Amino acid sequence: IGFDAFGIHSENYALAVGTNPAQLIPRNIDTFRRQLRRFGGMFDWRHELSTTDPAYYKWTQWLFLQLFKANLAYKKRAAVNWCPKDKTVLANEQVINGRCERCDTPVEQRLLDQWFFRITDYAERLLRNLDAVDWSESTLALQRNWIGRSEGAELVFKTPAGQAITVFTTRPDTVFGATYLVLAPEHPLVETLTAGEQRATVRAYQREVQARDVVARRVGEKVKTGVFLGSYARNPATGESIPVWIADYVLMEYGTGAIMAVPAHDDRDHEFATQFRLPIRQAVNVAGEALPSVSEDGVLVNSGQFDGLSCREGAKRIVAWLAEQHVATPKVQYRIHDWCISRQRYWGPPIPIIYCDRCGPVPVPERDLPVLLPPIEDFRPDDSGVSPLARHTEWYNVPCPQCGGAGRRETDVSDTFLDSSWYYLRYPSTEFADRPFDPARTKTWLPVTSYIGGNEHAVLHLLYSRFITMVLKDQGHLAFEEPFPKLRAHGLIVKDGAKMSKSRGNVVIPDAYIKQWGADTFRMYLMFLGPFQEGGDFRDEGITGVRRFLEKVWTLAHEAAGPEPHGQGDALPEAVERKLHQTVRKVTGDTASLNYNTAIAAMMEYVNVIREHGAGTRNAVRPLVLLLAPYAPHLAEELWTVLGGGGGSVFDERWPAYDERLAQAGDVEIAVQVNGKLRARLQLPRGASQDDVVTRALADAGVKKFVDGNPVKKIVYVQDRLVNLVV
RNA sequence: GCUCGGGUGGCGGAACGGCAGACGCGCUGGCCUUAGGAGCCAGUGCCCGCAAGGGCGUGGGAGUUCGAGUCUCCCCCCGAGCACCA
Repeated sequence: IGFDAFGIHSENYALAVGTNPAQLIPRNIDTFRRQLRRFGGMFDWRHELSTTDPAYYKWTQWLFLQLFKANLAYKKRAAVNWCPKDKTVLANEQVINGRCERCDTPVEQRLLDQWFFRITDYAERLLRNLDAVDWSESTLALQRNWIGRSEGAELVFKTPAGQAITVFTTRPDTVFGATYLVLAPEHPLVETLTAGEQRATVRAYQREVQARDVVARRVGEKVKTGVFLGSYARNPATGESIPVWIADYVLMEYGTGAIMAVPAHDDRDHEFATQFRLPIRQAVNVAGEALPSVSEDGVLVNSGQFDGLSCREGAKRIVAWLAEQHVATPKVQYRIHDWCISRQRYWGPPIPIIYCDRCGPVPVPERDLPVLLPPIEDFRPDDSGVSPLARHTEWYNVPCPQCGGAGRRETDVSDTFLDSSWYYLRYPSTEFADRPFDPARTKTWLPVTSYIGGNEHAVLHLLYSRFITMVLKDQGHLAFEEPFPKLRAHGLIVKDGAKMSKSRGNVVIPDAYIKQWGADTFRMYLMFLGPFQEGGDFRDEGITGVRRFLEKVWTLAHEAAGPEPHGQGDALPEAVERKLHQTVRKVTGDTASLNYNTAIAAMMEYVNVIREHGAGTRNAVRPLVLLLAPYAPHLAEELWTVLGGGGGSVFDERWPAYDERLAQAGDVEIAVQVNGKLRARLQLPRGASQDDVVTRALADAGVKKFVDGNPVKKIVYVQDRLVNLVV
C-alpha cells in the first residue's frame, strides 16, 4: 500500500487551509489509513510507502538521473498557463474556459525553460505493445487516441530566396490543390519570411495570439484569424507561387508547425480561405458539381499525370515523384508530446540538477541523493514565474559537483506523475535503503499480475508508467517492459446521477455509512450496486437489501451452531446440495472475473434455497462463510469461529471446491417451442434423448394446440435446454 | 468532428445466439404484533380476461437465423475521452 501526496492539489489544499503540507499530509494519511483498515481493506502494511518520504523520492530523483544520462531528459522553452492574479502556473485542468478555476481571471501563456522527457521516442513502442496486453477495450482506445499516430509525408515548399518551408500532411495526394501555406505564429521562419511592409501587422498578430492562453487557443473560438506575411513559396507539384500566411489554427507543437492549405479538401482550410478570400481550387465532377472535401476513397482530378488514380495510390506515387526531387519524405507523426515534468512549485521532489557557469547543467551525483526539499514557511508561489525554492539562496547555492566552482540548484520540482510512475516497482522492496528495487524481489513479484484503476488514469499515469518501465528495461534494470500486462478499469460510483464532488455536495463519506450499516454491508453494497467495470449509482435505499442478506447469514450460522435439529453431519437435501455446488462454481468464477455483483446475487440465491428447505446446517453454512469471506471479512471471520472454525482465521482456510457432477445432478427443465415461440416446459431427467423429448412435447396439450395436426418439418434440439418444433 | 462505452420493468441491474427481467430495492395484499419504518408468507413487465389462457414486449427501422436483448447494416438518444492534430 502506498500514498502519493506530492503535487499541486495537495499544495493548493495546504495553501487554502494555511498549513505547511509537510505537517498536513501525514495527518491526512493517518485518516486514510484508518478508513482503509476500518473498511476491511487487506494490505501488507509492512510494505507501506509514501512518495513524499525522502527514502522514496531519493529514488524518484535517481530515476530522473537515469533518463538524463540516457539523453531522455532535456530542457526547452515551452508555454505554460499563467494566472496573472494568483501569480502562479496552472495545470491545464485548472483552466476552465480560458479562466483560472480559482479566481476566474483570464489566463495567459508564458514561456519558461522546462525539463522534458522524450516519451515521443517511445511512441511507436507504446502503441505497438498495446496489441499484446490484456486491457479493457475502453482503456486501450483512450491510450491509442492519446498517442495519435498519423501516416503521411513531409513536403518542402521553397521560397524564391531558397528558404525551405517543410509541412506535414496526411493527404499528399491533394498537393495539387494547395493554394497557400500557413505557419504557426511562433514558427521560427516567420521572422525572415515577413515582408517589410507587413512587419507591424505580423508583430501585432503574434502578440495578440500570445496574450491568449494555451487552452483557449486550442478549444476556444473557432473563428479563424491570421495575417499574410507578404511573401510567397512554390508549390512543388504545380510550380505555382502561393502566398504564405500565419494563423493560430496551426499549432507549433504538432507536425512541423506549418501546413499546406488545400481549401477544396479540408474544412478548416476552406473556412480560412473563404474568410480571407484566398483562391480555392474546387474539384468538380464531369457535371461540374463540387466534389466533397476530406474524402479518402475518391479519384484524383486536376493533378497532372496522376489524374484517375485512387487517393491512396496517388498519395504513394506523388510522394515518390516529389522524393526524387528531394522535396518529400514519407513520415509518421504522433499527437503525443514530450512529457513536461517541471513544476514551478514547492511541493514536489527537487529536480536533481546543478547549474554551473563552466560545466552547464550537471546531474547531482547519486551518492548525494536525495536532494531534500527544504522545510520553508513561504511556500506560496509568487509572480516571478519560478519556484518558491528560488527565493532560498541558502538552499540553491551549492558547489558544482564537477569543477567545485559556484553552482546553483535547479529550483523546479518534478511532476507528481513521476512519483507514481514507478511506485509498483518499490512496493516489494520498501525495506531496501540502498536500491530502488531489489532484483530478486522484482523477479518474484513483477510485473503486476492484475492492475485495477479508474479510467482517469487511462492516459497519463498508465502511459508514463509504461514509458518509465521501458526505459528501465532498456538500461538493464528490469527484465520486462510492460508493467501491467493485465488491467481492468473500475467504473465510477456516482451519486444522484452525477459524479461525486464536494462543491455539488453529493459525496458519500464512508465513516457515516460504516457507522450506520457496518463496514461489511457498506463494502458489499458497493460491489452489489452495479457491474464493477461500469460503476453505478449509489442510492441509500439499495443498501438495506445487503444488510438484510448479511443478517440472514448471521442467523443461519448461529442456528447451525446450536443443537442440530437434523443431526450434525447429515447429508444436505439434494436441492440444497446441488445449489451449493452451483454457488461455489458461480462465486469462484465471478470473483476471479470481477463480476462481484452477480457473485453476491448467487450467494443470496443460495441463502434463499437453504431457507426454503429449512436446511441451515453446518454443512450448508460453512462453505457459504468461506465464499463470503472476501466480501464481508469481519462477519465471515466471526461466523467461522461461531461455527467451530478450524481453530484459526477463515482466511487461512482453503477456498471451497465444487463437484461438477453434483452441480448438474437432478432434473432439467426443457423449453418447448413451436416455430420459435415458447409453448410448454418439460421436467425431464438430465440427458434425455431427443426422441423422448419430442414424444413428450407432442403429447403436451398446449403444444398440440399450436402444432394443430400439421407435420413437423424440422426439429431443433439443444440437449437439456430446448426443443423447437417447426411446422 | 473522431474514438470508446451505453440504451432491458417504477428503480439498480441479470441473461454461452436457446425459457427476457436472476438478485436486490420499491410497491400491493396477508400473517404476527399495543405498534410497525422489524420479521414472516404471497404477488408484482405491459395489455385483454373472473379464470384458464392469449397477445405484446429489451431506443427506432431493415436483415441473417428454426430461434436475436445478444450477430450484420442504417438511424435516434445518453455518457466519457480527445479535439483547429493538418
